[in-house]
Amino acid sequence: MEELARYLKNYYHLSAAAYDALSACFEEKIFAKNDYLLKEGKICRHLYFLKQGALRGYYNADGKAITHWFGFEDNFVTSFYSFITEKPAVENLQFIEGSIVYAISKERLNGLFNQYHEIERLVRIVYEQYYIRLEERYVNAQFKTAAELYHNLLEQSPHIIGRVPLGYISSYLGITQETLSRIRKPR
Amino acid sequence: MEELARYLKNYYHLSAAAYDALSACFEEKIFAKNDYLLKEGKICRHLYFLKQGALRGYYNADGKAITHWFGFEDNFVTSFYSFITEKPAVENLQFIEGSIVYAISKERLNGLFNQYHEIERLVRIVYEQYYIRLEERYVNAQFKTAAELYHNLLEQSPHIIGRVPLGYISSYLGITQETLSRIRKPR
DNA sequence: GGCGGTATTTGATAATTGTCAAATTTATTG
DNA sequence: CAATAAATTTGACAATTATCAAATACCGCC
Repeated sequence: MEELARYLKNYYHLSAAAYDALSACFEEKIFAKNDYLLKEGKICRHLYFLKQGALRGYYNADGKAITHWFGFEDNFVTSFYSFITEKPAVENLQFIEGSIVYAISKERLNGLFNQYHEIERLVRIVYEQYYIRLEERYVNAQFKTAAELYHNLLEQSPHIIGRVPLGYISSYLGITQETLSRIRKPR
Repeated sequence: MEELARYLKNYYHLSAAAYDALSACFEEKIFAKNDYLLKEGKICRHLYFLKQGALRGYYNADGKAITHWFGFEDNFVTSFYSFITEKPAVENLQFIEGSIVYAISKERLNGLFNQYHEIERLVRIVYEQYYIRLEERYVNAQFKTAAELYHNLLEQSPHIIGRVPLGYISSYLGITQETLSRIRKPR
């Protein structure tokens, strides 16, 4: 776990003591591709650090799965809505690659918040980052045509394309698979 | 300011000491309708508590002002993107009613974070709430037709309609003013 | 290498929403 | 209470994207 230690210390300026306390609460879990981290209807009571792999969040709408979010290694992930509100999740979190996560319960995390101000700060920063990304996506979705959305994604998040089935990407962009296919076509 | 004290203490469980420190940093400002709290290109270095009134955030896209957000009394407001990243804002914050705000600089806020863990917690909770709201809007925007968006807004946020010009609402919903007008029409 | 299933592409058509221009209603102000 | 400006509605039409159905490409696996 040394790598993680370095990462958290550098990226979030976590002290050794706070890191030790945090990592002592982590439970390592291994998942296969297509496994679920969370199913809709369940309350998400954990924050996860995705050590390796990738996952998606998707909603079921009219029997169709609509992917609205991707998570990749070295990020904190959870169903923020459910985790924050403690209401049942309306989304599913499914691994799209074999993955390793470190889980920490909200209960334990709240305990750490009280002991280590820095850890609450870390989580504040995680929220900030997610807020920013969500806002960017929201603004893009409202202002851009389907083609622009795709080309922006190509530019800004090339790691997503090629690693994720196009059907997931199309719903992520808010368009149908057919429209995405046509956009990708050499014109 | 007693009202504010009660509000923050009840809503965010702020101690008297932390509240005093926070409110001591507040600068009261009064704005007229159509005044700007922030113009695009400027870095937003303050968090604001909107004591009274209402404002909107809008982007300029193709010469058109697209409202993407509303803020009402008793909420913390800012240009989160700019405030968090310390990059120039791409949006404008404009009052849509005469308003009173209490301003606190990011610098002072960071100072308070170090003195009062509770205040950092308060801000974390503010971010949580904004995240949740943004996610709801994002999901709505992707899944709903224009008519559904409007009727949802009518149900969930009736205070917005009637208090805000329809042109702002239409762009908030991601549709044109004409489309909104047709949706509102008795069919 | 061939099989079966999934993912992606293609085609034809329909639905939704946007655009532009103008009319009308509503609000503001001297 | 005009007079003017601003906000909202209406109409005709175009563009974009969705839908449905089917074809093709791709992949893991025996």
